[in-house]
Amino acid sequence: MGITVNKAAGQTIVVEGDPRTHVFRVLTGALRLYKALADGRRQVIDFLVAGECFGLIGPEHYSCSVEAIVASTVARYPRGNLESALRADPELAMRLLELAETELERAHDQMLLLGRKSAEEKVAAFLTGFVRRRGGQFDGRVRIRLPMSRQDMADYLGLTIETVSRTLTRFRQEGLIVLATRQELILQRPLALEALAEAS
Amino acid sequence: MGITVNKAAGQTIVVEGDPRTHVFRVLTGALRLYKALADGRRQVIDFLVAGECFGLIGPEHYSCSVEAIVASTVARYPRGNLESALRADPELAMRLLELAETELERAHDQMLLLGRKSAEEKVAAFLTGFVRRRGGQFDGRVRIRLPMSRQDMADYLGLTIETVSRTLTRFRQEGLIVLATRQELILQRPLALEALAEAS
DNA sequence: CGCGCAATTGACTCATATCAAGATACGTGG
DNA sequence: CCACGTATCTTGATATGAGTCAATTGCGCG
Repeated sequence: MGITVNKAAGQTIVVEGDPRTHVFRVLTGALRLYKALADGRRQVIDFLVAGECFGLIGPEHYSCSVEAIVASTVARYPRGNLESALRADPELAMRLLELAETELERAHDQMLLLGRKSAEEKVAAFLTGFVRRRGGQFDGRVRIRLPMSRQDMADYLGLTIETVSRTLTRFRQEGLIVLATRQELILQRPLALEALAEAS
Repeated sequence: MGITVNKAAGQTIVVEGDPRTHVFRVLTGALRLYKALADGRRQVIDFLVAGECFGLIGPEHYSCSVEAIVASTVARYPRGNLESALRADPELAMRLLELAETELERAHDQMLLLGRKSAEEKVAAFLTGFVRRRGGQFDGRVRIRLPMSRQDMADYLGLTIETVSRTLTRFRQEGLIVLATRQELILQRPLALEALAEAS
């Protein structure tokens, strides 16, 4: 069985390039997966919250670094267990393949966002996508708690922290959102926001 | 068995959102996979040349449109055949899973490129990546034939056609490349170009 | 050989980045 | 529980890389 690990905010779980020895599942908290360039530029590939996994698929070495963005608990399983379970149970391989499909499609959507969308569209897509992905309600107002910092959001969207902040301010001025605290906000008109995201 | 189809340059093979009925393999020529927004903005997700496939993995509907970029022949297989072969042969599922891993990693690399690299880094990465991926030599000069237009390159890199053109001109002025024709060019110092790409 | 489309080049604009202060929330210790 | 200090976020002023608009060039096809 797996070992449960506690990680404080900012702590590293895996480093890009490490041998892919384990599979992880988030029990509580939230993580960021990212790739970095030598000069410090970062691209956040994904955020993971409770219930989500990483390390399930991929090459011999982790292709992203993973860090906790708030205090988190993570379950860790040796990768070998998965490999043997895979061989024993073809149905499991199919399930994993479907998971890979979902991830690949999300990656492609994000490529469209990064390559072709404006700052406003990016931020709108992020806010609505964060809710949609976790199956949140979309009629009426939606209250969300963003576990990540503005810097994380910026690195996810290919923007600067200032542009994210300015865009949120504009959304607030337009009555699209309310900033309850730094991290908590209310989507006043989620469908209007979603339209702004230019969902393809 | 599969049916072989001929496609002229510019012809469509599948449209994003169509039911994923078939698996395709490129026999000759080259294809582009892309996603588009309602207003016409495009993000090219990948280019495929002879021997490469698409439709192998993914959800119930194609997540990209596919078009021939030059006259091409494509083999088409009903998707059902793959599904049943998959069920019969667990080893095949593993192979497919590895394929998905490779694609996912490429998508993540491209996210870093789209979100965080400069125009110069993007074009350099494209040129060297095109050769590396197809296992080309990298010592001395490398002659390559790019099947796609500048517009396709731009839509792959999240740039405009003008920026791609200007960047190639700069590389030429710096002696990094020679433009033999529109489509054929020689990387004079592939390793210098690769350094420019800030390969993480 | 000339026509037409793709690519290049040039002038200028603009969205977003950068640099630089402030403001505000949050944790800490008194 | 409140005040303080600090990191994070917001806001403002300015810079700049890439986009846009507009010719011009030149390759490749008929």
